[in-house]
Amino acid sequence: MQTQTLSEENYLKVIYHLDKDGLKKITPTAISEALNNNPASVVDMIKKLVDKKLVQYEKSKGVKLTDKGRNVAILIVRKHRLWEVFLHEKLGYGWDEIHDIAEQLEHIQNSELADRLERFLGFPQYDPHGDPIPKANGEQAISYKTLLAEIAPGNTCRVVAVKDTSSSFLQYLKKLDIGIGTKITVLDKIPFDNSMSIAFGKTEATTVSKIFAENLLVHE
Amino acid sequence: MQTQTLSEENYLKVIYHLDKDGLKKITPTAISEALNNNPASVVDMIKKLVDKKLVQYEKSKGVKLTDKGRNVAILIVRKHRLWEVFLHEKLGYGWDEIHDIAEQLEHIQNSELADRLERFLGFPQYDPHGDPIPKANGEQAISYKTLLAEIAPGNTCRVVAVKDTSSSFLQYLKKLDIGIGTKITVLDKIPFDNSMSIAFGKTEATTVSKIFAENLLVHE
DNA sequence: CATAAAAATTAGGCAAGGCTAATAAAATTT
DNA sequence: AAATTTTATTAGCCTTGCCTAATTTTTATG
Repeated sequence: MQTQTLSEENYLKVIYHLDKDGLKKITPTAISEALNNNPASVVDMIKKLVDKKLVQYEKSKGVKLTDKGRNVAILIVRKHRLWEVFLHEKLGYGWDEIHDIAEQLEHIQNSELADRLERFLGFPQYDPHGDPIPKANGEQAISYKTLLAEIAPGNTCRVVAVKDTSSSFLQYLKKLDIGIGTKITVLDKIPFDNSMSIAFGKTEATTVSKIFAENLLVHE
Repeated sequence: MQTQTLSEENYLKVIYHLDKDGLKKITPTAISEALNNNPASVVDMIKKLVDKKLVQYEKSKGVKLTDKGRNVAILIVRKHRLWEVFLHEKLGYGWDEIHDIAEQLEHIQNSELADRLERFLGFPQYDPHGDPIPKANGEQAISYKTLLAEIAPGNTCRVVAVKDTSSSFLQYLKKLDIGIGTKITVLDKIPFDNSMSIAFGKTEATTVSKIFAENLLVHE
């Protein structure tokens, strides 16, 4: 079982993420946009991945991971999310700081590492962003992430991530004292402008805009 | 403050280790032997490191780390040893499995990582091989590692590492039931062949050869 | 000191992964 | 269907790090 280069791993991961729904065609351009590089580079790499039997490629159907390629990708995602849990829970990093570090840690190679880390962390199901952590056999829980906007009045949810990561939004959240883990109860939805009235922490009722509610990811 | 490539970091680390005593001249050949590559490659890299002001180079004096280069090297060693503690104590890896993984982890870039890891681990002074962990300010405890051969009769010490890592030696140790942490009391030294009589665990007295005693590193 | 041996350096190349510019092929529009 | 626009692909080049095969330069030795 040969290993992959760092670059190959990054391609596999991006292809895996682009394939989320399995519906849309994964084109060289889509990959180049995700990796922020040139389509020509992507075409080169696709050839290498095809040679290594990690992906299949037909211009008509786009790129598809082979089983082998998917397993590699899932293991990378598994390591990424486990390391995120470690960074957040054990080292105390904020949920906005962990991604870039996990992006490096996910490439550490050792056959037992993911399993040992998982055990050490107590077999977490979700990472600090609410994304499910694939198990050793590749299975993975369903993501329960939804938009705050989709929570029905009367229900309570827990903040797991933000969609918009602009500092203006993050600062607003800070001012409200809403962070990862904050429990929010939806009190009411105003049909007129789709704003909602919510309660959380010591705040008994505040109104937030539609845009706000569409950028906060929660876990029911 | 620019960062270094993986390869540059490895050169700095090797130069730092070769400089242990600060006495012998660090030549391109010595570096190439440590890195297992070609002297010509080393000459190329020395030029890059000189340009980046990480090392100084004069054919007469050999390579010397600048303060800047030394700081980078010490941070790598710090991260390496902290990760070794993590792998051993938290993930339960054996002391012979951690080096290769730490070799990868030491290159993870994040300004707070070493400090947070150090705090999480409870400010360990030594790694699982008995090597001192540099502090954030670059200071470092003295290594107490010595050869079993140098322990005087009547003294007790603790095994921290092996010098010879051949499987024949490791198997012999396993058979004797000596591992990292085993406490050994030196009972007697036989001047004739420099063998020694030692006690450890349930073994009340065994004789080991000079070669044996010169390959076991202990901490007094 | 002259010579042999060892070490350092230079020159020229190679593979990985990127990039730009040019061309070919698809997909859309009209 | 033809024309236009968008994508994909090819060709050629660059940088990083490494290599081999000369060619100096040092260092040791007779």
